[in-house]
Order: sequence, then C-alpha cells, then structure tokens
Amino acid sequence: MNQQQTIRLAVIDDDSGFVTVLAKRTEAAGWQQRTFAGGIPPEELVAMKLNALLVDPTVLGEEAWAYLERICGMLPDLGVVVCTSRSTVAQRVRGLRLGIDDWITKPCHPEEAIARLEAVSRRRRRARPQVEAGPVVAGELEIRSDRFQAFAGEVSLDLTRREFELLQLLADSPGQVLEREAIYQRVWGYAMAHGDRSVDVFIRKLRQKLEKLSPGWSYIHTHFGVGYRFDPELLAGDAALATSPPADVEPARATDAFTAA
Amino acid sequence: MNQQQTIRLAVIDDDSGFVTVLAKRTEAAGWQQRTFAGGIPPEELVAMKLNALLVDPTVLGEEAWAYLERICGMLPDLGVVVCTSRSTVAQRVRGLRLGIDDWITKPCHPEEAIARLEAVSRRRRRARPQVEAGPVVAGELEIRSDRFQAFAGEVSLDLTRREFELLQLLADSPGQVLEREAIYQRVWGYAMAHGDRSVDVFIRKLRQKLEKLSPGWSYIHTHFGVGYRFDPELLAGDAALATSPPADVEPARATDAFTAA
DNA sequence: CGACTTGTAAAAATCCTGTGAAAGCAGGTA
DNA sequence: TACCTGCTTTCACAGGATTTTTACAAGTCG
Repeated sequence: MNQQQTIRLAVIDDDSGFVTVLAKRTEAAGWQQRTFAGGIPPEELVAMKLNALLVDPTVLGEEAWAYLERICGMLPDLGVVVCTSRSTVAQRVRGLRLGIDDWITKPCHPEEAIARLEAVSRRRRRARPQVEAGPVVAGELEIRSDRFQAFAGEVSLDLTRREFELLQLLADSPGQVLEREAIYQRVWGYAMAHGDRSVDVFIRKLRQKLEKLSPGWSYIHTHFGVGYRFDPELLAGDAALATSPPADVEPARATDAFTAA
Repeated sequence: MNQQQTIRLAVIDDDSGFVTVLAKRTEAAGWQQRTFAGGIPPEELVAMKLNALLVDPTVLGEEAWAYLERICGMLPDLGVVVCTSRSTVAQRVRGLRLGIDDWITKPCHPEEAIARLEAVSRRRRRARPQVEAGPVVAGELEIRSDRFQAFAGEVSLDLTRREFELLQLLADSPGQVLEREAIYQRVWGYAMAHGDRSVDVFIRKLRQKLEKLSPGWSYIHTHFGVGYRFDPELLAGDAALATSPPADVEPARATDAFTAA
C-alpha cells in the first residue's frame, strides 16, 4: 500500500556524535526524528504519535527500568529499541521481557540501527492495522480512510477506489500544489507515461461528485502548467446552501505535538 | 499480564548442542518446538501455524536469502529470528529489510534467544484480546464465540469453521471496510496468493446462510476494488418478516443506502 | 494570434465480483 | 483398508463496474 512510509522516531541519547550521524540518515530516508538528551515525560512521548523510540538507558539514570516499563506499558504500539554499551545477558533479557523490542550494543553502525528500528515498527504496525488517524475534515467533507470513502454530511460521495485515493492524497496536503507526475506516481504507483490524461479525468470525476453533494464549496483548484491544489473554499454568494452554518473557515491544520515545541 | 500462551516455535539449525539446550528451556517454558537440521518447504512451515522461527541461514546454503524472503512474504505475522556466527552489517541490514525481525550472533545465551523470540512474537497476541465479552449482537444476529456459531433468533446458522471465523472477523469491526488481503491474512493465517478467490467464495456462502435465516437484513456489503464491510441494515419494505419462515419475497437488494434519494 | 494545456464526453479496454460446479482434502465409519 | 461425507479450494464464465484511451472543445499564456 502506498500509505505511511514515513516513520516518526524519537531518540533519547546524549551521545551527540551518534545522534547526529543517525539524524542525517533518517532524514535522508524521509523519517521524522526528534532528539532528547535526557528523559522526557512519558506523556509527551504519547502526544508525539511515534512509531519508534531509540533510547540509551544510561541517560535515564536510576529510573531507567521503571521508565522503560512505563513507556512500553503506555504505548503498546510503539517500537522500542535500546542502544547502549556494556550490558549483560540478564539485563538484555530483563529489558526484552519488559516490553522492549530490540537491544543493540554500542558502538553500532547507524545503518543497522535504522534497519532494526524499521523492523520493529514494521512489526508493530502490522499488529494493529486499524488505528488509522481519525477522519479528516475539510470544508463540508469528511474523509474516512477506514471506509475508503468520503462523506458530505452523512451522505457518501460514492467514490471508487482510485477516486478516493486521489482525493485522499490531495487532502493530505491541503494548500499544496501537487504536480501531475507526482500525483500519478503516488496514486498509481508507477511513473506516468507522457501524454497520459488519467489524472485530469479523475479530477473531473471528483469535482463532479464534490459539486453534487457539496455545492457552495470549491475544493480542487487547477494550477495551469503544474497540477492541482486541494483547498476547501466557501464560494461567495451562496453561504445559505451549506447544510451546516459556515462558522469555521480554516479546517484546523492539525497542530502536531511532534513538530511543535 | 503477559499472555503466557504457548508459543509454537520452529528451529532450523544443525548445531545440535545449541538446539538441545534451547529445546530444554523452551520446553520448560511450555513452548512447542520442532527442530529441523535443514531447510524444509515453506508450505510445511505454513501448515505448522507457527508463532516464531529461529534459523541459522548457513544450513540453507545458497538459497538462504531467497528462502527467508519467501517465508517472510508468506507469513507476515511470523516472528523470524536469524541466529548465526560471523555476519557483516550489510548482511544484517539486508536481512532485516527483507522482513526478518531480529538477528543475533552465535554464540549466544539461550535465555537471550528465548527472550528475543518472545519479543518478536509478542505483538500478535497483544493485539487480540482473545477473551470476548458477551455474545456479539448485530441486527438479528447473535455471534457466540464460545460456540463457534452464529444464531438468528434461536436457530443456528450452521456455519463451518472458516465461515464462522470470517463472520466473526467482519463483525468485530462493524462499519469498517476490510481489504481482501487483510481478511485472508487474518482468517487463513498467511498471505493471500494473487488471484485467490477464497474470500469471495466464503462471503457468498455466508450471505446465503444469512439471507436464508435472516431475510430482510443485509449484513455484508461489497466495496468494489477493495473488500467487504459488515454493517447490519434493515432492508426497506419488509420489517414485518423478522423471525417468520422464509417467504418467497425477493427483497429489493439495496445497493447502497445512499445511492437512492 | 498560435502553441500549448485543460475540461468534457463517450467509446473501448480492462478489471472485479457473483456464481455454479468440479476437484481436492480430511475426518469419520464400516 | 476402502468408502462416505462434508468442508475447502480451485476453476471458468457472465455480467457489471471501473479505468483507460481517444477525440474534440474550451481555456491560458506569451
């Protein structure tokens, strides 16, 4: 499937050299990484919606075990990898029993650390495939990925698979202009042939269905010579047509605990 | 606490010393273990319904990579741990990318091997809270997991094992669209081969039995190009027929509640 | 004004699902 | 063991739904 390639990783470690090298690689791989030199409250980790956590318990001091147990208990979906120098078999066994997913020894090659983080979050993801993000709301629209469908109010737009994927892709980056080639690449999964009009055709179908069930709003905008942009706009002149009072204008561009602070 | 359910483990290794020591410990832990000194057909592994696999790729010879890739592809839920002497970072990374869950180096302490095997097979059981509450009721249906059977009123639908598992899976997430691959993966236990129609066939059988004993209701809905969705809907026009014998009324099969109007 | 890009509609090609039936399996019985 | 029975898997095909292609009208930009 073409969703959720990017991994959200938090690193708790004060070994700046290692952390820096790692950050360079994860960034190249398209991951989102945040680094902390010391323990941070578990609640903050929860808010970050992480996929993976890499931690050196030595920076946690005495409370390392309790802290790790707490984290693993609170976030059963989080992949936790410990990376530390010097450890005994007993420690490693204890950690793994505790809920830690992998335990590697410093010095370690960053590539291996990444591969292991990838492995644990791959496994975690498979275990719980249905915790998709809540429904995305834009204008009068509600996009529910668990139903492969979009709704205007309570009425289904009756989108086909491709139509839905296209809409979802566009709505995932509201306000951003996406080029045809990029759209095709991500929805169809392979490179667009020169002269292919599929994207245009599907944009039209989407517009038709959107117009039909949510008139008064304009969702998809053309950028000549480039591509399309998704941005719900209340059309002037007929605010009365909307089924719900047009109180909100901007669809709450998700504040993100990860990127914030 | 820890769902200390019995883990089914297969070991592919010819290091009899290591294997024996390991077997002693796993047995003490209540696991079921089978050992093979050489590669065995992937199909046999599938049939074993394993939770975890420990393998030393050196006994597989040239085809080790292909073999492991095959296994990981066929059994995405299987925890695979490689245990071998001498390996390079590149090899380990390659293996982990392939789908292997953990890679440890010989000699290794059996306790650690066990802890790691436990860790990689932990996910799946955590995701399924095994113990269902009371019987699930949906529409005119009552699904009793303690009897492996569904009832319409007091009459059993007479579902076979697979039929029941399929219905249970669907009914466990009502309103959600489940993709064929995901359904197959979770009911059959391994990856769906391309072009396999088993899911469709069983859906039809389910619909037949549902229709027979609970006409007037529509339970399973098709999502073209995606999969199926369980959602009990009272068909319009014959709310009176509830538990009465099957009259020959052909209930106008509503395609989708929303397409009309 | 042109050359190019996009909107639109419909035909053509492709893919998907429902369906019935045959073939393959497994488990029990005589 | 041989046979029976019910369950599961596989196959083939028809009818639809969807996607892709094609053609032309309309629009944009320098």
